Amino acid sequence: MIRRTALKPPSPAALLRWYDAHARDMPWRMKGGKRPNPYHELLSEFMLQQTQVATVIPYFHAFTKRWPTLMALAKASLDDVRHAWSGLGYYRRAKFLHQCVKAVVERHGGKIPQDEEALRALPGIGPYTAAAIAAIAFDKKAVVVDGNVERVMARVFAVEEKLPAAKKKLHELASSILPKNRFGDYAQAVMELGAMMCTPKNPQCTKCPWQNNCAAFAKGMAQAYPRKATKKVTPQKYSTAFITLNKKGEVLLRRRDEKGMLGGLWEFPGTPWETAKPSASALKRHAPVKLRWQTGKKPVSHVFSHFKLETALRIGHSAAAFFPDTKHNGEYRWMKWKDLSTLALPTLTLRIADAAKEYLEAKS
DNA sequence: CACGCGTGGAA
DNA sequence: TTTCCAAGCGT
Repeated sequence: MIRRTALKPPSPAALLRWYDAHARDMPWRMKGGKRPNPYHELLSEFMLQQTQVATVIPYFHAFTKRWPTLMALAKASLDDVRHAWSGLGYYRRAKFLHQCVKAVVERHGGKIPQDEEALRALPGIGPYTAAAIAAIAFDKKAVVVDGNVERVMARVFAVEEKLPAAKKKLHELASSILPKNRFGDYAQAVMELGAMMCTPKNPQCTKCPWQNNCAAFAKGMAQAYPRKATKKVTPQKYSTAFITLNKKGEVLLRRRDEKGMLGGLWEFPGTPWETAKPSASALKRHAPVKLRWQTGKKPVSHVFSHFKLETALRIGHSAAAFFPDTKHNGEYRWMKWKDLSTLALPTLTLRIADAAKEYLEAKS
């Protein structure tokens, strides 16, 4: 019979001591129990959804400089907010953020509500973000569970059930070890522990304040948790983009549909993204205008959240100024190369633009 | 509940 | 080079 020493439950106080000594500086974060500007907290939470702290920081500075208050952001145009979000990814968040701050103005007189239920009712705010804002901005008692917290709980309690099925259990475990005060600091402390110590790979268990309370560490198996369902492979897709230049040296762009991927952002016209390379007839069908296209050198490869895309380039000079054929739905516009960055562009469009400019400069 | 939805850093 | 995956949300 294996004799096993019962582990003491993890101590919130011990974690808070570690946090006070080791927490990173973040521009929206206050230390020593002080509460942040609620607008800063809300803005950072939108940006931090599925996005790492280091990636968010420059965007946070840009937003707060341009829109110092929630009211200022609520008065901005959606195009401007999307433009400022360009490159950050998951672009739906920009639209939800804009809708959210406008809803705060309309429903709550411009003051961010403090209770989870009212927060949860706002666009783009789900269970995590509502709990995080309530706890961090207002020091309300809330169970703040993100991917970090799930990983920490799965290890501390050696949860065998696989993600995502284990989510409910992990939430219950997180709620079972809340502190009696400093709810905001504690929420950040568990997440910070997950981000800095209890990492997915090579966790730093020997430096962890909960080392002696961790069932997974006791088994020498920390990295094996959380258990996960196997996930499927990401498909490869292909497309061709048309770089259309007019005599004024402008290039043709079109706006993507509001729904779906990269909604409302600008791209070069091209073929749909499909698992087979576009056929000759597809190229003819989807070219924005009929002219002699030159083939670019190397295709641009890009990885999205759920597939890979390889985009070939066709470059053509349009003899006459023309208005794009109306059979192509959507909004079109001509832009100077140097003005491209004034549009809300996804990274794919920027990379295609770079490849096209390289090609054109090599030819001239 | 499973899926669609970006990007870049780390290993 | 490839793989993993991050302070999730809406449908």
